[in-house]
Amino acid sequence: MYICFMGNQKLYKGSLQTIILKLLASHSKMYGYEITQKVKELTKGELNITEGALYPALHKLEADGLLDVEVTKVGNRLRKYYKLTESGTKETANKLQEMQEFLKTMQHLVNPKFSVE
Amino acid sequence: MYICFMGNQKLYKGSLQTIILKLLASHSKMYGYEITQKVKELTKGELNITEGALYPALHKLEADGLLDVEVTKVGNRLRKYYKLTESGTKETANKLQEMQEFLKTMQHLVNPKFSVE
DNA sequence: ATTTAATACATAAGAATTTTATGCATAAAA
DNA sequence: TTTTATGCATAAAATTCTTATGTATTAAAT
Repeated sequence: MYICFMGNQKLYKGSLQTIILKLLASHSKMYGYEITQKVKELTKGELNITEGALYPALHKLEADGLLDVEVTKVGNRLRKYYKLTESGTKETANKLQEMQEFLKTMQHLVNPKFSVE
Repeated sequence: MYICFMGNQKLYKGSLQTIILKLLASHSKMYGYEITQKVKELTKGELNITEGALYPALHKLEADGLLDVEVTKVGNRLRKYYKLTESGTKETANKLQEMQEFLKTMQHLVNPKFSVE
């Protein structure tokens, strides 16, 4: 491990919450480590969610009442399964809509096909 | 003025530099206020670049050698025209590519058509 | 058998970028 | 003549992330 150059993270600040919420909308329950692996898998390694970003984000979403947590033990190891609350499900819809508007807007701004006149 | 609720800004942190660089790639030279207006116009009011974000960003891009500045006077008012340096042009290409990869990745993650399995 | 890698959580310092709130000043419009 | 638009700027605070640690269990590799 020792040294680890990630190159570019390519994760724009503010998008992590949305990613977590979306995953939990599709999977009903997931634990932290599982989320990092799933994102890595789905993006073919393009997006690497670091633990230093993930765990505080999960704690915040829980504190904001968007996630419920359920601690389990697998063998001798802890797992904290998170799932959307009712309010979390609503907020997920909002965040997804916001994200899609942003994506459309940015697509329009940066797409080389349209030289911004 | 006094109070101003913007609702949602929808600007993900890290994207402002790319927006500025892209605009300057299409317009050869622009001044700060012009950039805020152009972004508002192009995005139909969806994106509002605040001055508190814009000016520090311009200063940083200049300090990093990506922008050149040329101060002019129009009537009795200052204008600071910015344009890409050679190194700025290269960096613009990188940032645009990064942004497009991000957009593609996020599109894939949040698109409701694909339930993330 | 033992070291390394993977799994699983956590936090804290620092960096980067933005919001929000000001401030100053000129020109145009109501 | 007051308000709005134009045009720059900075500073405090908030947010969110990176980087660096820390602890501990389990599986895989040497």
